[in-house]
Amino acid sequence: MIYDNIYFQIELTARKIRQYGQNILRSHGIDITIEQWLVLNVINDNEATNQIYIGEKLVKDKPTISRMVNQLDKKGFILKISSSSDSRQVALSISKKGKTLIHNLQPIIEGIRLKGLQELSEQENQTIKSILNKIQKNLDN
Amino acid sequence: MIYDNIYFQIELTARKIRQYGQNILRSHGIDITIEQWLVLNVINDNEATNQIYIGEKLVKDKPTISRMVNQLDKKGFILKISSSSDSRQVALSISKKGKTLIHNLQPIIEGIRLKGLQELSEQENQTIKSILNKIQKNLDN
DNA sequence: TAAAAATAGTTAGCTAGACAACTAAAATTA
DNA sequence: TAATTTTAGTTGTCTAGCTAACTATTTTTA
Repeated sequence: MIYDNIYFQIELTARKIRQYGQNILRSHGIDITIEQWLVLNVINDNEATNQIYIGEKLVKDKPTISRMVNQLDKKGFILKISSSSDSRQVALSISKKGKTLIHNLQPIIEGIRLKGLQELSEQENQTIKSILNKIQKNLDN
Repeated sequence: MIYDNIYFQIELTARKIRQYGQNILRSHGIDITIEQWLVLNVINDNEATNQIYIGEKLVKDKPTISRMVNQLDKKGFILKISSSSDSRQVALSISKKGKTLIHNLQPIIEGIRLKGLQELSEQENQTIKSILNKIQKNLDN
């Protein structure tokens, strides 16, 4: 049966995480998607980074990053500045509005994380990471 | 860091599974998506089922199922017959072409499954299922 | 240095997931 | 039985993921 399949359960869990997180953000009236938050987070950790770097970190392709970056820009959370050394590149940084958002999001994101991972022992925590990693490596080659 | 986060790893693993599977199907010249295959599979296991049932099994909403069913119909893999007892419902079944596809897909799908799960012990198999289940339950209420 | 190849990012077109709003039929209930 | 509510499915709109094809720079190499 499909629903007993590990693949199915992984995909379903991923979807439920996104749904739960998105609902929490919406309930706080925060105008950002979970995926956009991930992008914002990478920029916050690496000021003046570019889209290629974000794609590498999040393992997403160029068009996906391009569109999410544009959304964040349109919403005023980031600044796009054309790189002076390489005009193909755009240096991304967090705007003041973005800084405020990130600050306000901190406890909310942590709450989302804790909600799903409650009652997970450190042992289980390590185990699932290592198993997921094994599956990813199996599929890589 | 994001990429050390369990949520991120679950989502990433789900994406890699889909990508790997889709590539294999494409390399066999099979015109179906992984998601469409899941729908086909549910119909195959439950002849004359309806879209609501499929949605329950796959935990997807009505519009998503509706569109995937239409794709499968357009491709000729299933038959949609309006239910005589309840004209709101559409009874779905596998066409001859669909039966052939399912037959041909069997070993390919199994190969995809084994590829990712190779080197996973029965113990790990059980463990990851139970942890994923725990996370899902945590998010449910 | 001129031509070719690589790189950063965008645009277009498709499927899927999510939500809201809708149609039409069936079941409830007043 | 007439009015209300529920149910099955569809349509529209948005975001995201993926592929392919594109522009415009920058780097390589012949």
